[in-house]
Amino acid sequence: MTAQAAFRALADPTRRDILMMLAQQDMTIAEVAENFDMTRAAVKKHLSVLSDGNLITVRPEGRARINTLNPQGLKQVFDWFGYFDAFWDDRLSRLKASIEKDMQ
Amino acid sequence: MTAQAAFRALADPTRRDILMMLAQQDMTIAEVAENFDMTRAAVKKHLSVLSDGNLITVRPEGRARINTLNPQGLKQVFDWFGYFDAFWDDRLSRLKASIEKDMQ
DNA sequence: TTGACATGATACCATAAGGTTTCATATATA
DNA sequence: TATATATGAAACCTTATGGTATCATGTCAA
Repeated sequence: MTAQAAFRALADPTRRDILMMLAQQDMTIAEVAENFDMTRAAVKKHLSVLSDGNLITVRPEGRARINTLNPQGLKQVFDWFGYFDAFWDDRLSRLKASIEKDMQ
Repeated sequence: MTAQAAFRALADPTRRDILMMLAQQDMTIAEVAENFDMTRAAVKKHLSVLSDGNLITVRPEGRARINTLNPQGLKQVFDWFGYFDAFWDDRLSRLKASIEKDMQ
């Protein structure tokens, strides 16, 4: 899997806000939508994009859908930064490598 | 400064490829363009978006423009991940915090 | 069963984004 | 100076994107 879908999902400020909300607690689509000045359908689209990027997971619960933050998607993006280790010093690179390893 | 312009710039795969090239060596616009199957004008647009996101800097050298990777822009994105520290364990969070501090 | 509730999905619209072509400008260099 | 080189920029085209409105589907509750 490429990280393209994740990068694409992160490009929109509304979607980044949604991720921060989900970092606090899981939410249904309606609950997420309450926090924005746009229709539930629009929010649902954003959630689909986030799901495509593996940034959230969705589990059905009755007639509702519970959206949960998925760190794996964030890790894809975090990993990408490894290409730029040369721009940080060796010690930081080692620390970063250690984080990436443990995050798996 | 918001990180929006940086996130937006990273959303395109061509621009991420450009960043990886610039991580190896500085390049003029023409040199970057040689690596892609698109016009120099299109590449120039991408470089402008990267510059808007503080991901690269440009310095004139005669009639050429030398494009250089700018770690500061990457740091903006890296910093954003701090919001999700709770999803990693405490030790990793501390390591990550130390990286962010030293990268400034 | 019936109605309300939560979401899925499609059609549609306006604007943003990625690309090309074309021409202008600035700088080396013969 | 004349010409080639390197880039800047504007006009234009096509598709992607973010949003709305509308209707269909599935589920809870009386």
